[in-house]
Amino acid sequence: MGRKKTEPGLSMKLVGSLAGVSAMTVSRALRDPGAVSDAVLERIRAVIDELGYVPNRVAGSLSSNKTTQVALVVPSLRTAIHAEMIQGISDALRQHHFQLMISDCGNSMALEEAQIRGYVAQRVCGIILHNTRHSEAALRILAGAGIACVETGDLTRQPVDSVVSYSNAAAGAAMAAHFVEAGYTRIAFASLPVKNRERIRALRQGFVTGLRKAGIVVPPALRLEVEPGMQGGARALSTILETAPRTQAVLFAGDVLAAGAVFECQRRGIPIPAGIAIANSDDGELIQNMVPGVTAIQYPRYDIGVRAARIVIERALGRQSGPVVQDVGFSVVRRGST
Amino acid sequence: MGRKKTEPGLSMKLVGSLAGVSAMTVSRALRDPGAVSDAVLERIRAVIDELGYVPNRVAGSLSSNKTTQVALVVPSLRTAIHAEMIQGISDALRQHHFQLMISDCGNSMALEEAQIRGYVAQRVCGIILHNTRHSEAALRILAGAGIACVETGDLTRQPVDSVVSYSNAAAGAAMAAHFVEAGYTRIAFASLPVKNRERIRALRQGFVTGLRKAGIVVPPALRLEVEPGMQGGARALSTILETAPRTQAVLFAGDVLAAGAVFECQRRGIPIPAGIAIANSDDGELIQNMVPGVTAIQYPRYDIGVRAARIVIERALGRQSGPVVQDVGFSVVRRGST
DNA sequence: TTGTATGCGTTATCAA
DNA sequence: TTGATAACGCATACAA
Repeated sequence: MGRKKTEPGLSMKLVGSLAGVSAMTVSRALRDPGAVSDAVLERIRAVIDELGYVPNRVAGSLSSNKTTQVALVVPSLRTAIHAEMIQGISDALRQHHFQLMISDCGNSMALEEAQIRGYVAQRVCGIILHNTRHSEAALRILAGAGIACVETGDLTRQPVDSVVSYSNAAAGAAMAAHFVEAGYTRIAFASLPVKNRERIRALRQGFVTGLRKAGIVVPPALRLEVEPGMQGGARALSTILETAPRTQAVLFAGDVLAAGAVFECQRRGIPIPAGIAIANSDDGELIQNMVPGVTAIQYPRYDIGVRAARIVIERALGRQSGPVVQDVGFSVVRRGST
Repeated sequence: MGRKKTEPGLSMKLVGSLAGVSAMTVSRALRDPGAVSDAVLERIRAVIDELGYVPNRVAGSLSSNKTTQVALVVPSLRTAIHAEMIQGISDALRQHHFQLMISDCGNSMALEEAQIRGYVAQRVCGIILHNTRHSEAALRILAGAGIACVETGDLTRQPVDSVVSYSNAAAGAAMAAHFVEAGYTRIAFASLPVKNRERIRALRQGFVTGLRKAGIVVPPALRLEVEPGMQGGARALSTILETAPRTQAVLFAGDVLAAGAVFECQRRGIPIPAGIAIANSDDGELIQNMVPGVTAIQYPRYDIGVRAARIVIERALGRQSGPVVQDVGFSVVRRGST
């Protein structure tokens, strides 16, 4: 019966015994140094330093029923737009000594569910999800976990809990308004396949609807769906030039596609915007610096990360209880490409 | 004495009592379903499903003294080259149901040390570090933790434990050989400030030394250090054109700088490579697709991530004990820019 | 195949 | 300011 005694490893008990105090006092010394007398504190610190003792937070978490780990699930770890948000989350978490767990799930609800299950098992104190569609099981797990959950990908009307985002549909409409104002009438849209990509669908919907209100129709043949990567953007441009050579302007959903299209124009010697105007759904360093600079929608990605992290932290610290909805907005930045 | 009884929360004990078995049997059912009779297994699963029970891995980790969390510390979360490696790590970890914790530390050893301390407190089963210089305290903590540590940024000669990388110095030398072969003699190098950036220093050293062996000197004034971002690359190019207009070729350390330089050439109407040749230390989607394509050194970033993760996993699973050193190599990919 | 006893290292609570 | 005690929820070791 019982358990074989393995080598005990360092513990507060050991530190305490070497410092002439109880384990409890060591615990206090580490979490609230002010609650311990200076002499004792110094002895404890000396022992810890001598031993190279690092407290076991697994045990601490079990005992206190609290953790400082926050989980993030993004569609992809490779994407620059997520990198901005991740940096924001990471920076905000670090300030409060919280830690970040991260994974990607593409557009798969099943994969997202598996990740969520793993994080809840790990008893993270909060979860940030970029996608806004979730499996029934995932929703049940999240509801049962009783932790903060922040969605960041779209200003969804039925949040799991909290949301920090912007309206993709409104962004599409804003870009439509820009195209109208610029006087374009023969317009195309290019993106990855919209199936299982709610955000892109919303963006396209907002764009197409906005144009229609101005009397401009984007025919289905000019709502292109291409493969990922810069070659996808190049292909979209080629297709447009071949099937509808009089097209004046294209909105791309994603900097990789837009960049691919701009490079294709350079290869073909087509001037931008005189030959064709190009805009992108997402601003970023590349988009800004290309020649010409590409008109794009600017979202405060870093700020979204910071805000999402703060919501989780506040909740974990017990300072805030209810769901929060924050619309961070966006702006259309016009550059030389339109 | 004792602790007030809070609401107990779900546990294996509860699940077991509802299924008519002991907590231990529930534990077995979850970790090794084959060790439990079918009837019992089914009852347990039904109860778990009914309750929405998610096992508490914090408790499990404390009891077994094992975790499935792996930590990664990179200089920056924003960089595309790290994104590739991160994706590789993430994919490899997921296969074995390990989880990834991540943070960035810039080039600060102090910050890295703080991160390491936090991860060891969390009892991660392995740590992957991109930087190869560490504080004394960090080294002590790592030594005491008794877990795998894999460095990925350079093929350092004094690894903490394991290494999966390539030689930055050799890469620089290879690019020097390419420049020599291409017939360039008036050559420049541009990077971020090398202070506290060992990898860049090694690359430059390899490059400059390689050229010198061919009788080509890169004067100090043409070893530029610029600010981060594409504007840094643009500035480097401008400076070179103004101070040494006869320069034939430049090696940039980093795709952002190289891209900035290419864009600057486009703005100025300088043809590449006829006006000036440009190469980059890092291959990537942008570098490949620019017009013209940029000659670059290709490292198997994704593969580095996969290998590093596997080393950690093998060690955590007890299948492998000793340090591993893997030189993944690199290759120079020549494109239109040189 | 299943159960019992015990301990993992910490923290909450109360007593001194 | 410090200590004693009892949990936290699970897995190890052994017994049945």
